[in-house]
Amino acid sequence: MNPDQQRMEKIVSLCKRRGFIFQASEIYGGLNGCWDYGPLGVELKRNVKDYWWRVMVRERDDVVGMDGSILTHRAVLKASGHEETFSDPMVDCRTCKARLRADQLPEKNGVKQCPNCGGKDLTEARPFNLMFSTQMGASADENSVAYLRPETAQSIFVQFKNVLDTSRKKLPFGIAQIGKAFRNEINPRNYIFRSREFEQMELEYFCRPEQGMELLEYWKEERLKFYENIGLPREKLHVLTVPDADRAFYSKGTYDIEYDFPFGRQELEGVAYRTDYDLKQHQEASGKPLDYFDEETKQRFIPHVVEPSAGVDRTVLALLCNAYDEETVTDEKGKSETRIVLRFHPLMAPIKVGVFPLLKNTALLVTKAREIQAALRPHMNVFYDETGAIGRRYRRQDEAGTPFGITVDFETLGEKDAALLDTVTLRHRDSMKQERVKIGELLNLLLPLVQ
RNA sequence: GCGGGUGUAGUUCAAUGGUAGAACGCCAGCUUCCCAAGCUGGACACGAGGGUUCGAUUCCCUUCACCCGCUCCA
Repeated sequence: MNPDQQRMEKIVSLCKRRGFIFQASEIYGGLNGCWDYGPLGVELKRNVKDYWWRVMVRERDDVVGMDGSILTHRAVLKASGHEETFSDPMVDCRTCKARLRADQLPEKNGVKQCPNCGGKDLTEARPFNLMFSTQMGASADENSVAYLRPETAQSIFVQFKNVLDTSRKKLPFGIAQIGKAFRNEINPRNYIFRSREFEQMELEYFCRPEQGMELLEYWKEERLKFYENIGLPREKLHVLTVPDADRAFYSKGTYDIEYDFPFGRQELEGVAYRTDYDLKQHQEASGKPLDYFDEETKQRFIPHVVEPSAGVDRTVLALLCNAYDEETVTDEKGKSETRIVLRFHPLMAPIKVGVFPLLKNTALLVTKAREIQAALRPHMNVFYDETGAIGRRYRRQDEAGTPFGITVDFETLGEKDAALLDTVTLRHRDSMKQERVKIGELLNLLLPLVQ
């Protein structure tokens, strides 16, 4: 096993042990390509989404949000082209029942055969759709088919007119959405990197046709800044200019933002200039006008769109991979051991601060610690822990990635030195350094660091 | 989907065709306890189903999941 694989296994193991990520339906043997987020994982994931929403929607005048239905009208995905193209032609081998990709069958003497059993009795090629379909209502017929959306983008295009009319926005402006999407991947891989149910953060930024290429560059840069701001180092981020041949036919330009995962350089986000393809398709299919009237130029046209489309789970995984660190620490007695620490950016850390009474059997220490917990709690995620030795509690928080620890000790009570009354130890995760801080200053000190 | 590999406690490992062990972690208690200290006590595991067998965690089959390579990734 190579070091990167080992590292990945350690991360997976830590995520289970500390409650970041579990296998879905685990007690029934697991469900292929599906994962559940535990108590720490959901906080981490929420921090990613909250920060995205903050910088992409709330701190901008030109973007509004929406939250679309996951169940999607079949006509939407017909018009978008997904029903036709989001599928691979498959054949079944009648001999061994294997399902095979029609375009990858080995041929012998010009006759296609099953790579599994060598059989030549194959079914006709038919599309095997990568979209999850379901039946709406009681009758299960052709007309009751609905899909779980394979991307969040389409509900934005479908609601473009409603949002435009109600938000009073003028071009250029964007509609943002965070939500689940589903793809029946033939081959889920790499932990939560490629799963069948996943979450996307997508912005559809509408503009005049002549602004498209410029905005593509703009959003690529904005999105790079986002990843740097949440703690991913620039040198591990890469921009891939997707070559013409690999680009969707309607796209005039696509950048992939990639991260160096232990299992290789992989896409976090695609920033694509989708032209007016989507709105045009939906206008034609629905018969409803989805164009825009520019008051100034008196022009009517279908807006073009630039789409930064990010994977939430992939970003969470990148944060975990980037944060994971092992270091050797040696105590005064010369005893060495490995400290495992998740070095999350404080903004992303699931728990911002741990609060500990030095001893739990001393009521004054406990009371004081509880007071500090209560004071900080409205402003940040605080974790109170009183069990075990103090060093043990610090190490637990190291594995959770908690950037700060506050310890209430006997100095806090003013027993040894009156000057230290109502001061606490503030312990820093990365350096393990400690400083003495007044309780009354904690909030002002910590809050700017964690938000 | 194909090929290969792996499934034993929360984690990392061990052993065994006949009562499944350990370490760390976890829980409770004691200890003026600042970097997983110590002592005492405690809970928790053979992925699932079937077969062979007097008896299966162990052997066989099926299945599920995960890992690696290939493939795929609108």
